[in-house]
Amino acid sequence: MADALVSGIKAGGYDVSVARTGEEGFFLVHKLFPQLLVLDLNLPQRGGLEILRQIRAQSLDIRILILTSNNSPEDRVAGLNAGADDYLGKPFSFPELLARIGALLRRAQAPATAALLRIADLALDTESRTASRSDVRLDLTTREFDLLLYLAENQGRAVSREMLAKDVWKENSRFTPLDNVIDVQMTRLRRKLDDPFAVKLLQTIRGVGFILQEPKP
Amino acid sequence: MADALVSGIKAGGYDVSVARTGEEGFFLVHKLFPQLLVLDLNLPQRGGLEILRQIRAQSLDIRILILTSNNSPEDRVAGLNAGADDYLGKPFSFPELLARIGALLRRAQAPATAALLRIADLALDTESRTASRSDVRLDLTTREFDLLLYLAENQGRAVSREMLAKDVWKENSRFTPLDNVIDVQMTRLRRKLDDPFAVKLLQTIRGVGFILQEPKP
DNA sequence: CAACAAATGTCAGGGAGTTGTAAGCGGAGT
DNA sequence: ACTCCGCTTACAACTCCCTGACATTTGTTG
Repeated sequence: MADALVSGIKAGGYDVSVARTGEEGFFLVHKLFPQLLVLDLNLPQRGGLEILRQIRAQSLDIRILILTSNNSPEDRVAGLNAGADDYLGKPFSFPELLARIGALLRRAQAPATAALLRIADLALDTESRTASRSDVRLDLTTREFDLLLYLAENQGRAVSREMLAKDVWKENSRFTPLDNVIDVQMTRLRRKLDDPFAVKLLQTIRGVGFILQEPKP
Repeated sequence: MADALVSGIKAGGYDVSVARTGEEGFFLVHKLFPQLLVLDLNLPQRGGLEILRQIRAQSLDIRILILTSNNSPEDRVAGLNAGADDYLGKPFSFPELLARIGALLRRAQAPATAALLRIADLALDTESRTASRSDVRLDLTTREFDLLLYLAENQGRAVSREMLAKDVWKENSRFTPLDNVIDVQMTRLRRKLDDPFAVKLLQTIRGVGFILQEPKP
């Protein structure tokens, strides 16, 4: 039974270790700090529920899915209330097990609340200062990111060179005018932002400035 | 049916709002930002699965529990893979629904004092002040651990040198600037944290600072 | 208390990547 | 057709970051 489980879960693309007794499981948990634990309640030596409670008492950040033949509604409620994240009774379908494992792990690495700006398939994360289009990461420099961020904050509105000079470059007086610098940076930004993609988000408004928006035909 | 659900969940000590169509539900979600959404798939106007996908596409941090009469294993897998956190088929027992809701919400609010922080294969134990990657223990000095801990607490966020100076070094005025000290410590930390491993967790953001995160392709 | 080891801080050089400058080109509008 | 305005490329200067070596501090042991 355990072997079938292991090979099945491995086939799902995960790293798996097995413990055949409660004692061993408890030891392994502390050694490996797994992200998720699939727990059978009928374990020798130490009851599954006891293991569950101990892990929770130590406030270890481990997802726990109970997979067992104790499948009465009362058992389920007891398991979940003891701290399990999910409860699946035997007999079960393997795809469902994998889907539930996936759902639990999906949550595991959601870094709090990311501050996201979106325009069409463009996503800007101001926390990690990363930008991506269609889940393809754009490798932007500091200036390019600041520039894009400013345009995104003003999406749908035309942005003049004066605004950019003041709010992005933050220099109010210079020997040489900033206009060319801005143009050059726009070119560089376009090369990374729009050139590799079909829909162009960054448009020029002649005599006025630039605008970032989803083009509407 | 909906009324029975609402009063039952309210009895569990939660605040509840109902939407009777997909359209209305979508509107309410954006207005109220609930912690959890109990979703029926057979909704008029807009399919439940479509709502689910849209919420996920916007990466809103909302737990979703599907509660429906479409209860074949295939339906379950489809729902979970579309982004649901749990799936409960009708008929169901009310205590189980409450237990599952409880399990989902339990996770929502407990990031504060986690004794264990994890990023990819990196594990930080704040109790014993030990760090390990892939089960290999890292031998860190006090400052290196404090530094790594701070970065881990801010994982996915860019951390500036000013923040580090204030929160890790805790010196607000010095004869020499801390920047170089920080750089040197970063080098030393990298040597132990990233150099021996293939995936690099600690990245520099030029002109901004540093960030600890699992690298995305 | 001296001697040592480990950890942390200081300094300076080098290199990669980013940004600013200038000049030529091309296309839109008049 | 002429004139601007914006786009592009190439180059130069600079900023920022990394790193090795040395100095200082801290803590440990005989």
